[in-house]
Amino acid sequence: MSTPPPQLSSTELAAYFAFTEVSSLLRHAVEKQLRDVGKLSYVQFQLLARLGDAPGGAQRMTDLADGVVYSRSGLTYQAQSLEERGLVTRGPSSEDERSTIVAITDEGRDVLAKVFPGHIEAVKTHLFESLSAEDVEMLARVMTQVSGHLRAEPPRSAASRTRTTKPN
Amino acid sequence: MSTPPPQLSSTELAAYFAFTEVSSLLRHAVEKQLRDVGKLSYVQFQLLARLGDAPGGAQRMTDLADGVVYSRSGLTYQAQSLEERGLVTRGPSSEDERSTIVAITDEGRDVLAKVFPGHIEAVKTHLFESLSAEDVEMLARVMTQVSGHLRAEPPRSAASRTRTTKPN
DNA sequence: TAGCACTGCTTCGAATTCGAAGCAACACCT
DNA sequence: AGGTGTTGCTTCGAATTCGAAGCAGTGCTA
Repeated sequence: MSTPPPQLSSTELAAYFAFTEVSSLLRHAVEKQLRDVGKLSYVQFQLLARLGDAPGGAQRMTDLADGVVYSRSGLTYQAQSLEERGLVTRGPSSEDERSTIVAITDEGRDVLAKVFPGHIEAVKTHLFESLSAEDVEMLARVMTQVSGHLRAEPPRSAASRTRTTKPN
Repeated sequence: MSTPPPQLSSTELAAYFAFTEVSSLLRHAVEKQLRDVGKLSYVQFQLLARLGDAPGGAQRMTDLADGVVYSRSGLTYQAQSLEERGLVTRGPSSEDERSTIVAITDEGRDVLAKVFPGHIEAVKTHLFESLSAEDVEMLARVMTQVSGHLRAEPPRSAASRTRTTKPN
């Protein structure tokens, strides 16, 4: 009686498998394009894109990490890498001395602009090409729904820290 | 006039973003479950699951790699790891001396069985919980469609090998 | 205002990942 | 049979990724 045997319907199974497969294939395709055109990893591109959209072109590390679903340590690594390439700057926040504010540079925007068309193209080709307008709409609706559901409950990417001090 | 500026409609954009976000979040959730319960990485689980489904519980390395959308070298690594744990065996094919046949062991099936319920549970919770039956059906249809489209044209994961011999 | 828990980020070490290059077996063509 | 290209896998080195642990700044409470 430990775990009531959960089940997926055959439709759910099909949806799940196809979903993971598409996401893998799409990701690989996009990664290749980004690497070839702008020497960017997928994560780096996501970071730049988010910063490009953000007001003032700047965001806190944590918000970035949450935004792209990424570990903080991994973000530190990539942000350093981007900083070395001059695509972003990092500095302390004036409001909170702990926070690091990452901001996209003009050079960063240039790279983003260089990579963007091919990125869009890749997404169009690999994800949308075979879909009707209704399909796309449906997909948007469903994915947004799930995404909202996921963002709602689970503890953030940082999760509950493993009780730093005394477990008492 | 180099690249005709491609565009994504706002719906497409929304679909794309939500799609990648869901896929990331789902993946993280599933990975955590697999790690906690069976000390398996996502890839390892996929491999075991595929082998479990395959006739005779065995498959060629390449077919496995293609099946899970994974690099061959990465597969070698994980297959070794699984072999060391006794969850799979590896041996040469009788038909083609080059091929390595990976087969799941009883122990491998045990681990699979131990992990499976939680896995299903995680997928249900994170992907399907907030969706209606129609949504799921739609998702299955659309994803299958895209997956078919993707599998159709692009060169396999091995891609065209970078012209091994003389480039002349 | 001192104490204490929490938050934000980085450092560290280990594990994973990939592509390029290399090795061996196969297939085809003459 | 010999030559040439292809396929299947592994090894190698470099890059990326994560979680745990550590450091510093904040905020709350007495």
